[in-house]
Amino acid sequence: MPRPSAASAAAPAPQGRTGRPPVTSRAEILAAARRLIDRDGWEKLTIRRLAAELGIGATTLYHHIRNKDDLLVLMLNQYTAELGRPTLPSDPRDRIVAAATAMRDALASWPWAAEILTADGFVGLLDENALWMVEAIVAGADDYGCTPAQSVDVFRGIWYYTVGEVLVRANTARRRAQDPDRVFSEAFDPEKLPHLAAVFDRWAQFAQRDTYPEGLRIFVDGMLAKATSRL
Amino acid sequence: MPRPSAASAAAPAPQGRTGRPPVTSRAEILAAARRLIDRDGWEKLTIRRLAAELGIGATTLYHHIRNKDDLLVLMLNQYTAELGRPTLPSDPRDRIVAAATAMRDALASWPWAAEILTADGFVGLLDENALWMVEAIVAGADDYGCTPAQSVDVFRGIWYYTVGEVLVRANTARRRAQDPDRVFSEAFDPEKLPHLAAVFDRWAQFAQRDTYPEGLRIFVDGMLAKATSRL
DNA sequence: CCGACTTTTCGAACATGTTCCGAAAGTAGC
DNA sequence: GCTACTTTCGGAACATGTTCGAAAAGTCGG
Repeated sequence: MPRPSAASAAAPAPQGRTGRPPVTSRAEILAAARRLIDRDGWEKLTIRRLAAELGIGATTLYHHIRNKDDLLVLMLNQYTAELGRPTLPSDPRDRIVAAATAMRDALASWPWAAEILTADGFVGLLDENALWMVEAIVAGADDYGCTPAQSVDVFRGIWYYTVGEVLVRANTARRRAQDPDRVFSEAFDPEKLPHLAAVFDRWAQFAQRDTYPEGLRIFVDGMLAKATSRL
Repeated sequence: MPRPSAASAAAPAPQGRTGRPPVTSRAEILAAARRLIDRDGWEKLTIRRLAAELGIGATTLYHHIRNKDDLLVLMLNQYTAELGRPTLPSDPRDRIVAAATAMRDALASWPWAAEILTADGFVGLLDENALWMVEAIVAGADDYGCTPAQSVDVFRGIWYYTVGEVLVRANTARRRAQDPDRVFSEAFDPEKLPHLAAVFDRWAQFAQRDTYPEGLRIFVDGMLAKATSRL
């Protein structure tokens, strides 16, 4: 099990350390992956290419990362660390909204987010550089007067909404890269689906707007109101 | 491009039809896929196994389905057709909630839903047996007094929330099959993440409850209220 | 019966993520 | 120097989804 050892790279034998000396490190892998993505695009980031970039065997990578999802989560953690944390508003409600928006923005600017968002226990793999957003949401709900259970509910609802938005956004973006922008391929039968047929030709236009913040505020307000009214 | 021809299977030459006679059909493929899933579980549904079940070459399948995602969407459409449509409440708000809940339930009882939920333009691939839920939501918003744009917004928000819930649910279920049920693998540093540390040991318990309906109602109420207040 | 045309079938091949397992390359004790 | 022991490396192999191209098996017009 490779501990996050302090050695960055080819320090021959940092201490009384036994075993074959490693030719690479986790930090080097992350750097190479980033290089590869910046140069060729994130679709080109494969295990074998990454190994080639490092000049090592493909399977060697699996001694430093658990699997590809794990690698992407590590990169996301590193990325969020660079983003830094904004100063959050003092009002609990505004703080929740700000943290959730930061969460969305971080994932939205991460085009391959959809790849790992579906990973098992994704939230549990994040480190403190990303978890401050979760903390801020739960803390905000707490400060507003929610019980612990209600605070967790607030986060879960926001999380569902955010995951769905990022995922749909990523996939429609990927589709727009090929087809013209149209969500539905063919028109609807006005007999059976009258309302959908009526908005058919404007759907793409409507769906193009970013309604995440509006929906978020509505959700947060509703959750907080309901939670505290029940006390 | 194989049209949805009426031929179910090995009708030798239904009409003046040219070309090599097909040895299988889309309907047979769907039936075999279902058989395979019922017998061995949905993880075992692979292209090659499916072809073997049908006694045909693996690549032959690609003349009847576009790809595996397409196959799963076809199966979902077939499944929703069997589910039938509930009688919806007359009150617009209740109708929206009922349709969204039906949407969630259909996907939740579909353990491999997460596989295709991330497919490009997923909603655009559904047929009328599934789209009635979308229609009902848009119609409900319309009847409540929303503008077309607002109605689309209502659906989109619900859709994000639903997709996220189904996806997270599916993945935590998959994880629970291996590990004990714990979302976070290790405890939090009480210094940096105090609120998360405080609820750490109760998180799994809280997260186990089904809060989808509650969050949905809050969201729908908020969206409808805000939309009509702006007229 | 024969050649043109059309549609379907399917084996070979490719890239991918990942597991297995033996080899390599060090240190520690003697 | 020699023998453990430990850790890392990496090639072979596997299953997966999918593409390509050539062969097969029909119909149609003569």
